[in-house]
Amino acid sequence: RSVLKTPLKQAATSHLVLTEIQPACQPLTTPPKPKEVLPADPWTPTSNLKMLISAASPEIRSREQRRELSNTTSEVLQAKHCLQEHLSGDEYEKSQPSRKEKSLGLLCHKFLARYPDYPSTAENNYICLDEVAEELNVERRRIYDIVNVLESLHMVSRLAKNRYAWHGRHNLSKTLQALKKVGEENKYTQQIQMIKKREYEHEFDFDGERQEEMARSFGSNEHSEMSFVELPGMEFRAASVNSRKDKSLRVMSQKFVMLFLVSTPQIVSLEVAAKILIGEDQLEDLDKSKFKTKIRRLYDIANVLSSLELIKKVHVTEERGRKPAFKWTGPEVLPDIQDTKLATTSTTCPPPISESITSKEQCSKNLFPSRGRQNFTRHPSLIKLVKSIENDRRKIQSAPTSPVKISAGTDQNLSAFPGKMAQVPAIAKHQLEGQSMKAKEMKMKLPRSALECNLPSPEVVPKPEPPCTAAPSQPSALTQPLGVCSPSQGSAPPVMLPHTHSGVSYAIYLHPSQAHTVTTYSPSFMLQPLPCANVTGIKNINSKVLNKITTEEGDNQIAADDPTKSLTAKERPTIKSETSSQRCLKRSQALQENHLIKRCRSDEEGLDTSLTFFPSGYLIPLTQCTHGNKAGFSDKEKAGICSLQHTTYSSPIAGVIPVTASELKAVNIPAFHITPLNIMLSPTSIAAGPVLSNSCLNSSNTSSAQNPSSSVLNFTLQHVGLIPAGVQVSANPVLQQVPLSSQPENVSQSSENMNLQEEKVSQNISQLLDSGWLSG
DNA sequence: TGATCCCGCCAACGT
DNA sequence: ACGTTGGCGGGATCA
Repeated sequence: RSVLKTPLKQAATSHLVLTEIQPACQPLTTPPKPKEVLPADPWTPTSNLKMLISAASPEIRSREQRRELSNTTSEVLQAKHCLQEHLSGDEYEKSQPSRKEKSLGLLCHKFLARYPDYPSTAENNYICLDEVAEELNVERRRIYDIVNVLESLHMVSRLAKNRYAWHGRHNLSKTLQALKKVGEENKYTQQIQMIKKREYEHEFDFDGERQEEMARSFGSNEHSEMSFVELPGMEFRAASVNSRKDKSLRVMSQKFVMLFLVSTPQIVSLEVAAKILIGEDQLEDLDKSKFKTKIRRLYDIANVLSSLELIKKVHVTEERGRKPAFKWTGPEVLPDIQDTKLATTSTTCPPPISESITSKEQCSKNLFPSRGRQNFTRHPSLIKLVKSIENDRRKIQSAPTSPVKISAGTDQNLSAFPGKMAQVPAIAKHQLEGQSMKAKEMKMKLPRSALECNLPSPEVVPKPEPPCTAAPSQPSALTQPLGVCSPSQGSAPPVMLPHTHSGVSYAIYLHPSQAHTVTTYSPSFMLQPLPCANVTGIKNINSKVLNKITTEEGDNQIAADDPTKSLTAKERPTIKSETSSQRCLKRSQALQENHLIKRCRSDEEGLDTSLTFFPSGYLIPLTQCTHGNKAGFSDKEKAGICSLQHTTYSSPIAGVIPVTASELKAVNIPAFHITPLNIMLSPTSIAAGPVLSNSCLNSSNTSSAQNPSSSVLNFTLQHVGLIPAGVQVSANPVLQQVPLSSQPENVSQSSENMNLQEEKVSQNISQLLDSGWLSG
């Protein structure tokens, strides 16, 4: 299968959209980077120009940019001439590469010019890094920079070694929603405020250090670090791709984007961004070098985002002077939409067609991951497992046909134009919102009720509410031309539905490091967050305040740009639809299979309230887990996946986790536990969780460790906000079930179902344990 | 000069 | 052992 692996150029040419470009003259050896290739190379200036032109959108490009382009162009031409004619000594050198020409931004434009914004579903929009590097005549290293950022937006996803799949902007709106949500959860707005405040303060007294420390303390709490936010469609892949280490560009990029999405003026200065990002990573020292490095990276990211026209550079004038900053010029992010969409989609859901495989996948998706909502954090070790699984999957999938991209198509329809979409469904949305709101409120206020709801829902549960209420209504049709759901999406939507506000599902993986961090803070940290969790309201308030500040600070000037956009109202995700639960039910029914059940639960959980704070690692859309399968999957793999998912979702883990996190030290349980917590996000889900967790726990030997005490768990969870205040989960599986479970039966079922998977999971866990962290 | 940020060393990983 | 990824920061360019 792996035919793909090394994508040689040959192939490349064929697939690429562009194709034309150049004759491959050189020895392509993939890897060998042709370092300084003289201008003479392959890429024809013309082609570049073309690309550039096409790339540059009319207005968006600021004049400066235009200038650049023109310059570039001219330069290119010149270079060309030189080349063509003959290179005469030095001159050509000069002409060659002005720094600008080599800029990442320009390169990114070229890169983007190669692919359509909204690629048709399945086309082979796949990207071969080597090819691209060659064609664009740059070192591969640079391509990585671009791709990493694109990946953070889910515009591309990695398929395999050297290969990426191009999704274009189909997933963009979803991604942004998810990012916004996470950003809110992380209280980024507040963090920004704090930083700004400090700055002011600093102005007075220099004593920056002190302040920093303060900041740290503050920040530390807030800094949650989330690693990577994944979308439902592309989760795993990404996960695999990003190994633990990838905490940088990809994640940084997402965080950076989040800052824009949660800022009212939508203007973010590099300085602030850098500070926040640094804070998250390591609160410790803010040394200059680190700061500087961060800034450098941010420039890299900003260049790519600028090329995508998501942001544009501006200068904020403050008392101190001008500071470089960027303003969001991308689409507004409407939290609600997704829900609607999802709902809609879900409606559509009925298995799409396509082929067995596709349908299968979808189904599975529905079943399993369904809803996407499940979020969870992953411990590194888990990640490993996941990776291996993924890899397998990948291999399997790798086949050309790989449907992989699935999601893209679908999404696009849906998400592509959030605004529009939103409008259409608006009404429905409202309705939903209302419902969701109610639900939310209920949850918030009446945890118990929430619990009840949750519990039941997961399993059997026919919740009182109208399941898809909104969903049916509409739009889905619009969005998705294909009756069938696009694989990814189709499946996804259903999944997503459950989620609350944003509806975006995502999973967060924790980094080991993070885990530590968390641990460290835990006490204080946890506390703070808690409130937040529910906090949407609070957030809003904060945000307002922040905004003011921001404005004052000077961003304003820029702000002037377009104050218009005020997102304020939207900020809150509040919306959520319970539909999800219903869906779950449906799905579950349909599937009945064990897995499904679990998933449902998780879905339910999905409420977004989530915990914001946690340091998370990676967000993954659960939904997909499934998709990998297809024919390709071996049962084993599936099982593995399932298990993972279960783990993830399954409350058990989650339940455990929270506790762990807070008490990791004591327990010695690694991040692993924590991870689940993240997942826990939705309070609702929590209820469901416990049951599963039990199984999981049991399976895992860790149990002892985990078992901390149910009280601890509860405490943790509550604080975290995962669980509604009133609710309690027992660490102990048994116990947990009791309280929550309204449906013991279900539980049992689930557990049964789980068994197989559990085994796997347990195996995995054991492996993990073996690996060592569990030493304690 | 400060803002940008290219370049490519080299480590972490994967195979 | 070798190839792929990509963190990182020196130092060149630009404004």
